[in-house]
Amino acid sequence: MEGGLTVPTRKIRNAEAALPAPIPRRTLPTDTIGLARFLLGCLLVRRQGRAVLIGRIVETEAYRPDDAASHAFRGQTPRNKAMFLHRGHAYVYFIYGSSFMLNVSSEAEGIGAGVLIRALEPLKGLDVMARNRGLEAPAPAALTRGPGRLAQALAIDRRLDGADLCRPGPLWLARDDAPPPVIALSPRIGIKKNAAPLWRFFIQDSPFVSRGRFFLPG
DNA sequence: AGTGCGATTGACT
DNA sequence: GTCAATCGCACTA
Repeated sequence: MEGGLTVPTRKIRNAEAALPAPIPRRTLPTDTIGLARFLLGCLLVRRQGRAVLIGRIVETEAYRPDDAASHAFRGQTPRNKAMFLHRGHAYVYFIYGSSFMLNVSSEAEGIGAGVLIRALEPLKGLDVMARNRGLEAPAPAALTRGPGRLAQALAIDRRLDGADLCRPGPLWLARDDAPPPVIALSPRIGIKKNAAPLWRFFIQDSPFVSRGRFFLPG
């Protein structure tokens, strides 16, 4: 890994060294709303075999403790147990008989809460993403717009449920060196219980968000 | 053991 | 804009 300069005859061709570093867990906000906002603009790095797929998070939703819309609302079950892990772990579930959803667990160990990743700006490995989605020559936004689509593009399924997103592995979070995004708010999408709070967060001007850019700055 | 229902998507009017 | 597909899971009994 280090010391490459002391071996001038060997080129650094280890792709691993060029990958964005995981975000240390201690630097993640400890509250769910804070994490949902913090994750906007961060990178999601997926290793699929030899391929590396990277997307920039442009849309999130917060599912707080004691939130009637949260899967954790009625306590821990086999399905939602990853929501109760320490912040920065993957909670992946299957819904509507067709789609996987990726969440980042939030809060302290034993507290059930998480942040749903709803859309990415695809940055790297778009060809593999297209293949994963079964599309020929898609517009980039078609790859990762919507929680089910982005999970399919990144080949995310229940095998990644519980994965630590703060360590190198099949999937992790990284920071992006870009100016802080302008964040907008709206109600969360597709829920009936506790639908009023503005707990969906998205990058104001991103064309990669899953739904219209209505609603308040914040 | 049976039932109801989704943190969606893709097809269609 | 509307709507059906589809199935794992939580809940009731």
